[in-house]
Order: sequence, then C-alpha cells, then structure tokens
Amino acid sequence: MSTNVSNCKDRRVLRTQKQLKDALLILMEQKPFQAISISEIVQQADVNRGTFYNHYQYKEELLEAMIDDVLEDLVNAYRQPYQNIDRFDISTLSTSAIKIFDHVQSHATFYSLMLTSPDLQELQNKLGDVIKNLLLQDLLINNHQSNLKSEFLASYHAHALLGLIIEWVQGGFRYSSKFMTEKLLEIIQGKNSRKVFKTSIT
Amino acid sequence: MSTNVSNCKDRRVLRTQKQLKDALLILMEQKPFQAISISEIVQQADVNRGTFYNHYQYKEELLEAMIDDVLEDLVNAYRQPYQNIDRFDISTLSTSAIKIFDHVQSHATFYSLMLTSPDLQELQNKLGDVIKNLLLQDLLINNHQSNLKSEFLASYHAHALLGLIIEWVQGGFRYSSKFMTEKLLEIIQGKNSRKVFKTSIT
DNA sequence: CAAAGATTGATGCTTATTGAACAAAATAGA
DNA sequence: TCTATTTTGTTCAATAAGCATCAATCTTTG
Repeated sequence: MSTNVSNCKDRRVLRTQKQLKDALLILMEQKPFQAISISEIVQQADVNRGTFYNHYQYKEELLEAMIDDVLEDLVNAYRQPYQNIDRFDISTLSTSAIKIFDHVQSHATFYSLMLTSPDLQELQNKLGDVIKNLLLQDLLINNHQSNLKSEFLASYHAHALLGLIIEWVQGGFRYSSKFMTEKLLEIIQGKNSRKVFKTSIT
Repeated sequence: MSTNVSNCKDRRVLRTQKQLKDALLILMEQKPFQAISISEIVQQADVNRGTFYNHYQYKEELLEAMIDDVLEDLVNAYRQPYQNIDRFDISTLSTSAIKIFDHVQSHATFYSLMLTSPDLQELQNKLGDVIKNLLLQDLLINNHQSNLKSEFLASYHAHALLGLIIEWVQGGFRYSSKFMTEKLLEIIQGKNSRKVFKTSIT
C-alpha cells in the first residue's frame, strides 16, 4: 500500500514545504489569513521567496496542502488501531477514538485556528466528511445494511465526534484526551449504538 | 577543508548545521557520545551523510561547534543588559545575572547533558573560562586594579556562578531562575563584593 | 491625488544538498 | 576465529534552494 508517486520527493522539498506550512500556521496565530503576505511567509519560514513559487502558486494553495496534510494524518491515526484487527468491536472503537483525540491534540494550534475562525468553515466541512467516510467504510464492511442507513449512521456518529472535537478545541483543551474519549463512548454506546455494533458486543 | 566561520553563510548551511546539532543533542540524551555514529546523526537530522562531511570531519567537531554556539549565546545573554549602560553598578549586575540563568534554562537539555556527564568535563572548563573572562573584562574596565587582583576576583565570582549553575542543573532545575539569582547575589554582595563594586554603589 | 514604499512574479546564475554507489575499515555475532 | 553487517569516507551527476535583480502592480499615507 505505497503511494509512491508523490511520496518519493527528496528531503529538500519535503523540508521546505514543512517549513512553509509551519510558518503559515505561526502567522495565522497572529493575523487573519487574508492579511498574510507571501513575503511574510517566506521570511518566517526562512526560505527564499523564489522557492515558494517552486511549490505553490498562491498562499491558498499552501493552506490547502496544510489542511490535507493534517487530514491525512487524521486518517492514519484513525486506522492505526485497526492494523492487526479484522473484526470491528466496541473495544477497538474505543482505542481508535483515543487515537483521534490524540491526533487533534498533537495538532492543537492548527485545530484551534481552523475551528475557531469563522472564515475557515471550509475545513470543518472537509473534516466532517473525512470522519463520516471513515465511519461509513467501517459500517459498510462490517454489517451489510442499506447504503442509506449506513449514511445516516455514519453521519450521526461523525457529527457527534466532530461536535466533541470542536467543543474540545474551542474550550482550549481543558479536558484530557481520555476524558473526551469517555464522553464520545457515552454517546456511541447510547441507544443508537446497540443495533450498530450488536454483533460484536454480546 | 576546515569549516569556514565567516558569518554570512546562506540559509542552507545554517539550517543543516542546526539540524545536525539538534540531532546530536537528541541522541546524546539516549546514549553516550562515544556510542553515537555519524550515520545515526545524519539519520536523526534527516540529512544526507555527504552533507555532514561538507561541514565537519568528525563528530567531535560537531560537538565542539555545538558547545561554541551555546557559549556564544551565553556571552550575548550576559552582555544584553549592558547594552545601554556605561556605568557598572549592582543593579545591572542583578539583571544580567537573571539573563544568565534564563540562558541556561533555555538550553536546559544541553546543560543537563554537559554538566552531569563525567566524560564531558571539557565543557565545564570552557564554561568557567568564558564566565571568568566576562567578569574579568568588567573588572578591568571599571576599576583599574592590578591584573592579578582582577584575575582572582573574576575567578572567584566565576566559580561561584559556575557552581551555582552546576548545582541548579544537576538538581533538575528545581528552583526558579529568579531564586537562583537571589542566591548568586547573596554571594556577590557578601564580604568580598564590597570592595569590588564600591566605586559604583554609593 | 501623488510620491514612497511594499509586494509580487519572474529572471539568470551560483552554490549546497541529494541520492546512489563504492571500497576500505570497523563491529558484532556465531 | 570467521562471516555478516554497519559504518566510514569519498566520489558523481542531477537538482533544489539560494541570492540578487527587475518591472509591474498594490498599499500606505502625507
């Protein structure tokens, strides 16, 4: 499962791209995205401006790449506990949920910015979609219900999770990742979850 | 051949040198310096091995550069409060002392490693010398005593300060930088200090 | 408004870093 | 001891990133 094409860049491009993304994140903590100039970004990143244009055309493209990076990491964090498991039971969901909150915490500043800024609603949609699709795949693989029902269920859980994340982030990470997981499980293990996961709970 | 110490290097060399230094520091937290290979360093630094040899010949040279970097920062931290002051009185000494402990704290892992490892005694000597020379310059500038007397005084205060730093570091930074400064001032303002700084107190 | 200044893309040329390969030397393990 | 594996310096062509510079827009702000 290797996506080689874009993955075999040499160290330099990966490095400067990371520098640019980090720089943008730092600047976005100080001023709105619109007010940030490319010159500022490359200055913060300690990178020549010509190098910026080697990778991106506009700063929007950089922001896009930044978002996609984090979302890719989200997917990996979610899938990690599933690596050696073929059954889908409530215990694995628990650990995978923990991974998700850990992931959010490890990108704390990113999510703080993205989920509190009103003019960056785009990410919230993307994030909701990603989570929903992850859940959707699980549902479709494990119990062959109608696609429609799975859609609803996935959407429900996705929004529950997203809502938790947003509250957590906007609250400044006051609670621990473990605590958030417990709250999530409270919702999942509620009335809706039993019929979803009944095969594996017993 | 030898590493060119001219100050106007372009970003790439500064960057990779910093990467190598950071990598070495990380590895030294895990194993003794002797047991660290260059391959490990470049792997940790995410740098091609050929690049290492562009800058250093042995890993000892890298360690040397790392130490010199921190010591240079120490000198700057010490001198900073003096920038806009031509007189040398006890209050400026107070603030400058604070800067020194802040400096040590900002390089916490470095000093923890260097001052606790017995096989790195070399740094302690260098550090003592640097501090002593800083004090020595102040003494020579402000009161034109005999060089010998200044040497003694500087050495005395330098070792007092170094001793405090070592204790502080080896104690795991249990006390605040401010507290350490107070302890330092208690020593300096003791019986020996009055005749040293008498011209400027009044 | 208009001058002053900053930002933008783009250019040509130089330099640092990369990946790969290699033989020699060192280290580890059986 | 004898292998097998790292590590070590050192090459090379390819290329990413660097710096400096330019004219052409934008932004300030007096």
